[in-house]
Amino acid sequence: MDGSCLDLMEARIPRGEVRTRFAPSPTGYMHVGGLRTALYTYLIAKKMGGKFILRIEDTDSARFVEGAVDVIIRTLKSVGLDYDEGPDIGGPCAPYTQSERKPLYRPYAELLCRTGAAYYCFCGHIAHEERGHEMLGVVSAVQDPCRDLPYSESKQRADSGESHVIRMKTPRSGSTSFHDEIYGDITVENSTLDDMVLLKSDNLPTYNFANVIDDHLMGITHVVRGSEYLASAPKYNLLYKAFGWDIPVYITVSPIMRDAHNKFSKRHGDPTYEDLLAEGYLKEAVINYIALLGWSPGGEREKFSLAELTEAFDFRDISKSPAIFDAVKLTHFNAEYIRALKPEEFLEAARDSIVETVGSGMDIGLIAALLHQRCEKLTDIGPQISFLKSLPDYRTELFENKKSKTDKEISLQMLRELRALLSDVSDWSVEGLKNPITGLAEKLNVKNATLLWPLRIALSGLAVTPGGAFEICSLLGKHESLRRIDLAVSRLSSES
RNA sequence: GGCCCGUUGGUCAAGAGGUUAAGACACCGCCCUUUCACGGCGGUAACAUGGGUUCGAAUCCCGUACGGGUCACCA
Repeated sequence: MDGSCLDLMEARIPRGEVRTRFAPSPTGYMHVGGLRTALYTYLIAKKMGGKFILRIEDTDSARFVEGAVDVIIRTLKSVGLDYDEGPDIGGPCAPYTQSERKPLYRPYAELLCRTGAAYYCFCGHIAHEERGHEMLGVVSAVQDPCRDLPYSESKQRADSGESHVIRMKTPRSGSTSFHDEIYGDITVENSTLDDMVLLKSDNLPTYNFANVIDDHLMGITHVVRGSEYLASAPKYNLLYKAFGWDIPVYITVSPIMRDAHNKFSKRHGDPTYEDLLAEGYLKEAVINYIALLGWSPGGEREKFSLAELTEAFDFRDISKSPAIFDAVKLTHFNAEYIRALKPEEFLEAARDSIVETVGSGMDIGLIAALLHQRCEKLTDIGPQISFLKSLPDYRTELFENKKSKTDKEISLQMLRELRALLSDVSDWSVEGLKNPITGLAEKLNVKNATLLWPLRIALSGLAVTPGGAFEICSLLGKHESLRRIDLAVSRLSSES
């Protein structure tokens, strides 16, 4: 092996620098679990003043998805997980996309063949189908016949172009241990480990191999990944040992679940990160929520910005057991984040939805103000205000309300009074409506509610609305308000 | 099936031998209020199980049950 490129890269990485990497394979969308892994990986680096790196693992040529890398890049940037090195910004270890690093891997695999830690295998896929029986519990002593081929012979066959893969020559006896920061020390018998493929017949490395090589070449000090790799970790240690490289700190995170039995996944119909945004969730709320899915700072505090997470994060507080994704709790976080928005920020976030449902003729600022404390998700906006655009059908029973002391008869009376009063009012602002109407209540010697409940129903057809009768009246404008009151009056009087 | 890992209320979780076993979400009740929401106050609800060790165990050990992961030329 020519170690010059390796030495060069290592020389450019400051000694003692903490370096972590998010290494997704480009699937075309961002998994919620993947985003959480990226978040933890980022936090670990930043907490220790280190570098966070993005590396694209696209060694599966059959699974290429157009534009998938852009999705990853865009998502990380939009949520503030800014990486220090990556495919689009470069860095001392460029390139950061494995398919572009293709020529790098073979020499390392061949080195292992030469030293006897790996071997060329010419068996094709057949051996693996037989291997498959092992998992069914059938005793199988399938031993790769290529394992014991003399190096010179197999090297010659490989060089002459015979199709082959390179496999790890896993020891048949003894055991291998590794240490994980979350799961502790884990020891497995080498006899349970298989001879994993390092280099595929298409000359591309497997995930297992590329990962170890790149993590080493990129100077990764802390390897964060999902627990699906826990079982493979001993094999990685064998590789590090074969190369004589330092083993990184392993930080294994448990999966996010959809329920007690299944992982949270797009396949099962669970939302991706993009889906969550489309469902009206704020990215800050999503980040905050998923940070707490499997990690806890220990105190009672739950609300954290990204900067505050960086401060509070300690990977030793990551939990071992899987956590079930709870959209209800996410919604609660989202509601908190929406409420915490400044009025002008909420207006900005809500404007499109408001205009889309009621048009641009109304006081958008007032509508936003009414909605602000009443929205858990941005998608709540439309349904809450569509009554402004068109009066829904309603049953006249809605006029009966014991708290406001109204029934149909009283409501009819009140609405007639209001109709007479309002036709003379010209200031149609909230304040301009308030005085005459409360004045009327005083004059009639009834509670404000006795007047306002029927008015709300007449104007909205709903018992529950954002804002009260004054606001709705003001928003609808004089003409439409009077029209709706007239409609209510005629419906009520035809019933009595 | 082998190997590895996990198990505190419905959910997220604190807890690292001695606690009235936190807190949050959800749910229920009350208050505020022209509705709802917000806000405030209060409530229901948990250490999977059986053995040890110990004066004492949610915390340590072993078994059992249940659950997850893995056993690809996928990552």
